[in-house]
Amino acid sequence: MTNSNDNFFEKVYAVARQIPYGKVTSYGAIAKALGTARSARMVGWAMNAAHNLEDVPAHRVVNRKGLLTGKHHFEGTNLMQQLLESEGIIVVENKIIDFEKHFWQPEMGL
DNA sequence: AAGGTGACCGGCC
DNA sequence: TGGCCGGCCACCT
Repeated sequence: MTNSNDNFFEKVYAVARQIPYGKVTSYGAIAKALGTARSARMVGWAMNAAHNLEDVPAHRVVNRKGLLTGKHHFEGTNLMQQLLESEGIIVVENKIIDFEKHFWQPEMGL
């Protein structure tokens, strides 16, 4: 982590912080909002460092299938799921129920 | 400088 | 939805 002021990471953090309570989004959606839809993987990488920041609700970010792929990187094994369920999001088998219903499209101009 | 890696995505079956 | 394959892009060693 040489510098946490990397533009790319900053942008990812900025968007992640915009995620409203009880809402979730996908890495690709964030990547697209940044203009780098192909760098969806990078978004996940950024989240890896972002999950250390309390300002970045990484638990609200899942893959396009609504699977809690990143829960493995959290402290416990069900912490991410716990947080999501606490926000009214139903999670079964590491998968978000009605993912599309809770889906939130990030916007840089917001 | 080059190569390896990854919390992905989209297409196809 | 799930599994498999290929591509893309920035980060790390």
